[in-house]
Amino acid sequence: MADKKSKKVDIVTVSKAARVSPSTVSRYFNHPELVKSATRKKIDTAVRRTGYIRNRAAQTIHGIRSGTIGVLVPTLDHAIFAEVVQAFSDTVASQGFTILLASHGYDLQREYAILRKFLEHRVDGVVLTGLDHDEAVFQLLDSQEIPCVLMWNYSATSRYPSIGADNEQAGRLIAEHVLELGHRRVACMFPPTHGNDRALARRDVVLTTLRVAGVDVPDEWMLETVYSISESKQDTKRLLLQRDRPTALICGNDILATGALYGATASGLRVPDDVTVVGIGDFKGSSEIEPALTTVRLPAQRIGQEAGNAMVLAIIDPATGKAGSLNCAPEFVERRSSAAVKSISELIAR
Amino acid sequence: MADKKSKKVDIVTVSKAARVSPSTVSRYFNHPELVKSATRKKIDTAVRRTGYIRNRAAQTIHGIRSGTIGVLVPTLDHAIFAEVVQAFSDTVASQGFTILLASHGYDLQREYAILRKFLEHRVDGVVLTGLDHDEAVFQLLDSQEIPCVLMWNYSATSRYPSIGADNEQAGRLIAEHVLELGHRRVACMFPPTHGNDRALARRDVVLTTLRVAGVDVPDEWMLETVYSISESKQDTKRLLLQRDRPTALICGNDILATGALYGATASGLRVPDDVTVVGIGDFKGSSEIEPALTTVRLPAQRIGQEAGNAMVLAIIDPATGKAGSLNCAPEFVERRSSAAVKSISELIAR
DNA sequence: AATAGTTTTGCAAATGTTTTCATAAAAATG
DNA sequence: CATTTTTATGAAAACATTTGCAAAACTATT
Repeated sequence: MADKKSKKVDIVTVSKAARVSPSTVSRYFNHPELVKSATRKKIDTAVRRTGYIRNRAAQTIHGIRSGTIGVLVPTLDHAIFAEVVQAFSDTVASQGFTILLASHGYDLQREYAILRKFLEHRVDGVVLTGLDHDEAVFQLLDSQEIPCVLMWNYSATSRYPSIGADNEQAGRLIAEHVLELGHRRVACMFPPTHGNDRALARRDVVLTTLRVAGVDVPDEWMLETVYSISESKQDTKRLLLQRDRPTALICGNDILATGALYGATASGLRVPDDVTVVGIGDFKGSSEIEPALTTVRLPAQRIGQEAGNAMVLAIIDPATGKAGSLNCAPEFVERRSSAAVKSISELIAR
Repeated sequence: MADKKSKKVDIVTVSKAARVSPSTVSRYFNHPELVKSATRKKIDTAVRRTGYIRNRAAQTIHGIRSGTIGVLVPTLDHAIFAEVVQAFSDTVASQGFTILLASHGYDLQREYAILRKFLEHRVDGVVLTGLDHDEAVFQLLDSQEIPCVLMWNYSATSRYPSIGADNEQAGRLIAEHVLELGHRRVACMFPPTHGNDRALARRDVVLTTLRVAGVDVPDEWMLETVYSISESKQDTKRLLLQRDRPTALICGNDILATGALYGATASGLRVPDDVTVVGIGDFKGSSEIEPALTTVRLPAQRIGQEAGNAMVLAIIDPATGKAGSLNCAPEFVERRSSAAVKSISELIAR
C-alpha cells in the first residue's frame, strides 16, 4: 500500500485513479451509503494505491467540525492534571476527537493568548481548568459559539458549566477530621494561591472551619510552600524542629503531604504518634506511602471522563447537549497518618 | 472589543469594515511591512471591532504550516511522560506551535490509527515515544514528508532521529553499581515489556551485565510488575518474606523502586541495611523519599526541550534543520537506598 | 419497449484564505 | 511639472474540499 512518495495526493488524484469524479470520492468518505458498492470498491483501491490521507483543514473551512478540542491546564507536571487530561483525552478520542493541549503555568495572560490560538485552529470545544479566569477569556468565549467546560472544580455558580470536585467540601472534610481527632494546635501548608483558585478555596475553607471550631492557626504555622516534595520536606522540618510545634499539619495537597511525611521522619518524629499529617487529593502513591496518608479523594479520572462526555455531547448535539455542571463529590479517606491527640499533657506540652 | 456574536466574521467582513480589499487584510497579517501604516491602523480597528479570529484551517490548505505538532505518548499517567511532554510543549509553544496530543496505551495498532489522524490534521511534525514502532507506522511516515523524531530513548541506529537517553547505558550503570557493592544475590523487578522497548532494553542489559559478572538471576527473583506503587509494594513483600531472599533488588523504574521501598519497610526490613533497592529514572520525589533512592537520572526535561528545538528547527528550515539524534546521557545518582553487602555470612545466610 | 421512479454520478459553486500579477498612488528624480 | 521609480492596493486564480442541483444510469412497472 501507500507509496507515491513524491507529489501531494489529493481527492482529485484519487478520483482520477478511480475514474470517477472528485465529488464521488468525497461522498465515499462522508456519505458512503450514497455510492454504489462497485464504485466504492474502485475508490477503495484507489485510495489505498495513492496513499491518500484526508485533509481535515479543507473540510473545516466548510464549517465541518475540526474534530479537535482545546484543553488548557496550568501544567502537566502535577500528576493530578496529567491524570485528568489522560482520562479526558481517552474519552473524547473514542469518539474521534483529538485534543490540542497547552499549559499556561498559572499565568492568566498566557491563558488568553492560548485560547485565541485554539480558536484560530477552530477547535470544536474548549476545556479550561478551574473556575477563575480572566474576564477577557470569558468574553472571548462568550463571543464564540463553541461549548466550553470548566474542569476540575465544581461550583454551582460557575460562569460556564463546571465539572469537578467541590474544593470547599474537600477542605471542610479534612479540617473536620482533624478537629474530630481533638487537635487544637494545627499548622497548615498550602501552595501559593496566586492564580490558583483551587488552592485558595481549599485554604480558605480549612481556615474558616478551624476558626469556627475555635482553632486559630498562628501566622508562623501558616506555611506557603510551592508544589514540590523537597520544598515541603524542608519546610516541614523547619516547622517541626521548633520547640513549640503543632500536633497536626494540614496540607493543601498530597504532594505537600508526602513531603511533610518525609520531613517528619527526617526530623525524628513518628507519624501519627507525634504529629498527624493529612493531605487533599489522594494522589497515586498516597495509599502506599508509609504511613498511608489520610486524605480526601478528588476523583481525577472520573472528572476527566465526565468532562469528556459532556464536551462531546455538547459538540455533536448543541441543542440538547448544553453541558451542565456536575459535582464529582470528594470523599474522605482515613488511613494511618492521622490519629487522635494523645493526652491533655500533650496539648500543653511543647 | 469583540462583539458581533452572531454571524461568522471572516476576512471579507473585516475588509468591508476597513474599506479595503480582502487581500490587504491578508497582507496585514502575513506581511505587515507591505501595508501602509495608515491602512494598518484602519484594519487594526476593524479587526478589533468585528472580533475577527484568523482561520488556520483556511491557511493550511494553501500549504501553509498548520502550526501543530502531533505528540504521541504511551500514557500521561506516568509522571515521566507528562514531564517530557510538558517540556516539549513549552519549548515549541514559545515558537508558536501547539501540540496535538494523544496516547496509545502501549497498543501499537492504536498508534498507527492516531498517526493517521495526526496526518489528517496536517501536523507539521510528529513526535513518537521510544524507538520501536510498527512497520506500518514507519512506512506511513516514510511516505510523508514531514519531520519525525523519536523522543525519550536514544539509539545511534534508530530509524528516525532519536532524542533521549540511552536505556542500555542506564541499565548498565545501575547494574554495575550493584555489582560493585558486592551483591551476588540480586532480584529484578521490571514492568511488562510487551510493546515497551524502553523497559525491554533496560532489562536485557541489566541481566546481561549481571551474567557477565557471573551473577544469575533465578526465575523466581525475576519479577514482572505493572507500573504501580501498590503492585510493586505487594510483589516486594512477597519476595522479601521468603526465607531465601536477595540482598539487592534492581527495579526497572523509580515507581517500582518506590513501591519496593515501601514494601521492604512493610516487611520489617531496613533499606539499605537488610536489602539494597535501586531504581531507574530519578523521578520527582526519588531524592526525598526515606531512604533517598539510588537511581540513574534520565533527564526528562532536557529531552523534551531538545526534542522540541530539534522539531521546530526541522519544520521551519527543512533544508539544514534535518534533526539529528542526540544522546542525553543518563547519570548515576548514588543516594541512601544502596549499600555494600554486609559480610560473607550475609552472602550465605537466608 | 416505453414510461415512471430510483439510485448514482458529475458539474459547478461555495468555503476562507493566500498569492501572483497588474494597476493605481505616491515619492523621487530630472 | 513631467517622468521614472517605488510602494501600496485590488482582482482574480488557486488551495482541497463539500454540496445542491441536475443529468445520467439503472430498475421496476406496465
